[in-house]
Amino acid sequence: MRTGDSTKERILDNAERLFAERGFDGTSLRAITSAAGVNLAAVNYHFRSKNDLIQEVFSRRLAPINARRLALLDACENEAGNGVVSVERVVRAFVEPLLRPEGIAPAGRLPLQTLLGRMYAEPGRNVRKIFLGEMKEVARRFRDAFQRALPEVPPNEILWRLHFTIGAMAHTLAASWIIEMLSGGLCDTSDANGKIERLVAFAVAGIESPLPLRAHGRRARPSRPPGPRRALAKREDL
Amino acid sequence: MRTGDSTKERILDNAERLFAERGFDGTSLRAITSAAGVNLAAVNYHFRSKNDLIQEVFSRRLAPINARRLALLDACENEAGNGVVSVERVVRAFVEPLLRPEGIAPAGRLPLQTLLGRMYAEPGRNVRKIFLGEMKEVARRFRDAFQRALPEVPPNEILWRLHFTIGAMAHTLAASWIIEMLSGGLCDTSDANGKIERLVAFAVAGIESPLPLRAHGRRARPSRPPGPRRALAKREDL
DNA sequence: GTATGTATTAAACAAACGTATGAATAAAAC
DNA sequence: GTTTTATTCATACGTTTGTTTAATACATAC
Repeated sequence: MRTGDSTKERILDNAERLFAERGFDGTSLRAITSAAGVNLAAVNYHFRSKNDLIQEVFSRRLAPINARRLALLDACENEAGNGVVSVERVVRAFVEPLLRPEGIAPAGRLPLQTLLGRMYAEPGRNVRKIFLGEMKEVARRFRDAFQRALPEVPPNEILWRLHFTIGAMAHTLAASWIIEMLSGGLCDTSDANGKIERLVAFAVAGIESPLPLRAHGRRARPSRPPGPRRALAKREDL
Repeated sequence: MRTGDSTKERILDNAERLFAERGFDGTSLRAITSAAGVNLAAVNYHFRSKNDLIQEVFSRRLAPINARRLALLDACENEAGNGVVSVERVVRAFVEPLLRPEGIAPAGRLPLQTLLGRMYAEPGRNVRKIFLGEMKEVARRFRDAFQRALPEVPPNEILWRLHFTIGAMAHTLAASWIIEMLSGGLCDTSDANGKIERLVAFAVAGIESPLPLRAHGRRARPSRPPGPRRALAKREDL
């Protein structure tokens, strides 16, 4: 427990860490306050309830991260002028503030990342309300940016690919223990730059992939010769 | 609550549903038993404890799903003989048993999918132990299959891309509420076939994407002209 | 000094939690 | 039939939960 900060900050820091380790329902207020070295009632004094504490833990980090996302996107678009911003640059603006939150959260092994990655799969109206409030504008801006970069792709397909990208990112944030276990030390999860480069390459390829010929029909022929796809197919629905 | 099945099955069905809706720590045994219409003590009688119930809820579904995954992969490899199985077919064998678990879980809106998708981001030794036990062989088999399809890609990169694919899949399973909210009804999340086709296309493109020229160096030039990638680059590390 | 508003503390609250017990009931074996 | 085994039941146990209360300490203002 750190002792230099205020009571409020000590509660937030330890709540963030413990929520990431044990989940929300798995972390009691007593565990948080004793780890922070403050009195139990301090939580209900500085925050109204446990729900409000959860909300504050999220928005404290999410707000500056989303601000940086939008700032990076703005910079890309201003630099491009009337030209298009590449998919790769849009993906980077979306991914980097989360994968490398310098200046926002303390460095090192970041409980914030585990927590944010887990947020997507967390049940309960509480977390979902927070998410929608903080993410609505970000999602809209990046959807538009991808749409401008890929004008031939229909809007719903853009959203699906953004969805998959968020999934790959969230998984990288929250579940890096899986690849550590399965790879047996072959994959270095502490290398933030390597993670970002790999994730960006994967997501860009997926977002730029050609449209299936019949998105809503029966499944495509299961055996297609491998190799790089050639071009975007024309859509026939919507 | 269904009344036709045995007590054990009624507990498992309702536990699966409630765990998906509220999480493990957020679901009490009393909520499960009252929803199932059985006595509270039935849980500790048929299963040893809540932890064992969680384990049983998972393995009941995960075992046949993984069996089907391996069966599909076996079928692909037998059919191919000495030839290579395409990345797309391997991805399908990995993804389809989860996205369309016909014959394994009851049809309709599947709590199983939400639960399995959330499993990846769930903390606690309990879930992780279950996961590793059930998934170790599956991960090994599919890693080898991808490696055979893409011999130029180094093993750790294969694992990273499998990791991202799992992330996109898990997100599609557990967090479809996000794309429903953000798209405002534009994306049909009830169309299982459409989900599978889009996910497969995205993952195949990501897995087959060219290697970055310097995987461990500083970040690549942020502005690269858009358009489809050309070929796999030669790796220079490992 | 006294007053005033803020922050911390120990203690208690009712409610809900997972688990255990022993009696009652149903089913099966003999 | 009786005995034995498997299952269900109401009930209770000891903890732990989030929240509240009333008292105390500590500032700064007057």
